Amino acid sequence: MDQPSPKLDSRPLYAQVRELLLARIQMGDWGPGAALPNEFDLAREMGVSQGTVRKALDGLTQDHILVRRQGRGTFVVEQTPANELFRFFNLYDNKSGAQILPDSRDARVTSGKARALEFARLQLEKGAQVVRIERLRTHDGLPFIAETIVLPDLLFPGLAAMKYVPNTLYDLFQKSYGVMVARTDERLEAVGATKRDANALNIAEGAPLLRVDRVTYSIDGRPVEWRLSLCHLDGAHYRAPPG
Amino acid sequence: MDQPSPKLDSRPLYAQVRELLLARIQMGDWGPGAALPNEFDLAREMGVSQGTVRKALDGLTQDHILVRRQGRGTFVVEQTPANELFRFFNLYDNKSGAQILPDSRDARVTSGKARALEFARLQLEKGAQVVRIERLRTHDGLPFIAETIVLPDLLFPGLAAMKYVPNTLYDLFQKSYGVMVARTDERLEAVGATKRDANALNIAEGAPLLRVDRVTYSIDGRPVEWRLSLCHLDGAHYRAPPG
DNA sequence: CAGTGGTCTAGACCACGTG
DNA sequence: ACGTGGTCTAGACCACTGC
Repeated sequence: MDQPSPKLDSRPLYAQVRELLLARIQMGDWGPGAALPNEFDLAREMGVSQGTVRKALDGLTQDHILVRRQGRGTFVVEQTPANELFRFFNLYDNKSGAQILPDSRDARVTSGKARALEFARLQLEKGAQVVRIERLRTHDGLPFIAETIVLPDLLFPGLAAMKYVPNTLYDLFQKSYGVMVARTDERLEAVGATKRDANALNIAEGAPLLRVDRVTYSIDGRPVEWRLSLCHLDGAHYRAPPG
Repeated sequence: MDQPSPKLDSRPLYAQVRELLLARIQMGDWGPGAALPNEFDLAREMGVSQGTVRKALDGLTQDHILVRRQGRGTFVVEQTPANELFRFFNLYDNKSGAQILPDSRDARVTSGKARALEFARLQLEKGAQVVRIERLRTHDGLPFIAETIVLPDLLFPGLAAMKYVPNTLYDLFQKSYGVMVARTDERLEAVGATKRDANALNIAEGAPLLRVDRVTYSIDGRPVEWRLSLCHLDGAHYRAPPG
């Protein structure tokens, strides 16, 4: 009679609280930038102590899902171009050390059935529909990155018909599609420019390029984007985030 | 009369406890792998509550300075080739996804006055003495990385005279020199192989290489190593740690 | 079994931001 | 002045480890 749930959940209470909160965020109970109830109200509502709620909130904060501000409250992280740059863009100027945010130019949006590498990276059914964005990114007016972005059509309906692609995408994902980005998995290699790359970036064929192969995952763990960037790092470098 | 210290420290108690513990670790009170006293003893000894000690210990655990094992105790992290690989070696096989630990071959150890880039990276006085290690690293018997390591002579006396350089260095730093590695700062670029690189790695001149420029810092924040790796990633990739 | 870290609670007080 | 998160305490009980 005392068992609150048919399935005995042996995980720590704070982990269960965390999951409950995460589910409510995904369901849109609290939108981007919204304030959550304070710790005591959440604790009372869930029948646990305030310290347990705090531990759950701290965990979600560490995973960049919430932000806490002393004296103000706890808020759902709002994706903006600024913090998107800060978290997901690891290119820096060699001299100044400043982070680089390239411009976007000549974006081409197409769609079609997922090819082998695409459905592997995005964990899709074979032949699922995807949207592809190809664009050139510039820095100080010079060609900098040739970028290909692949998205599952199911998650982003109507995106294929967009006329203009914004420079930063994750704020669009969150606000227009309710997809909240949590983490990325980046794999780097050095490659020589193919004839096609050389043309796009206005460099010599065979010139060394940094190839960044990135899969982005949402807070529920599903892959939501595959991005291939060929970077002509002239006076810039990629800085690995601290482990 | 009630003020325990002449200088009023306004930081949180747990931060002060953390600093005290860190100082004792650096002084060698507890060596690599040694167990700390339990939480209650530490709390009594420092005149704070057990929860406060716990918060300090948790912080040091997150920074990989301590490890906690339920039922056993809290221990100073012991650097071993295995966990050194796990934390600081970000090269993976494309097919298997397994982490790669290359061999070390033909190490040449020299010493001399620090050059411009060296004392900049290691924050040394102009003209300070450094030890340089140059070696070729192989994977599956094939040339893989041409590596140059530069160390401040002051921190590692006698290292310049070593006949054999072990494959992994950080365990040596900790056990023989009391230098505990805390974090790295890695900058990546794609470059074309120079004639010299091509020779060392047995590849064509101009072939694309991943250049990893890494500075390693000890737990007291001082730079202790500068490492330049030119990687011929044949069927492998660099995987960025999660931000 | 004894000893350790891990979880959970309840309550007090502090520091910060806003009105 | 008020409400928020941040710190700190004291104590109970659980889960794991090793003897």
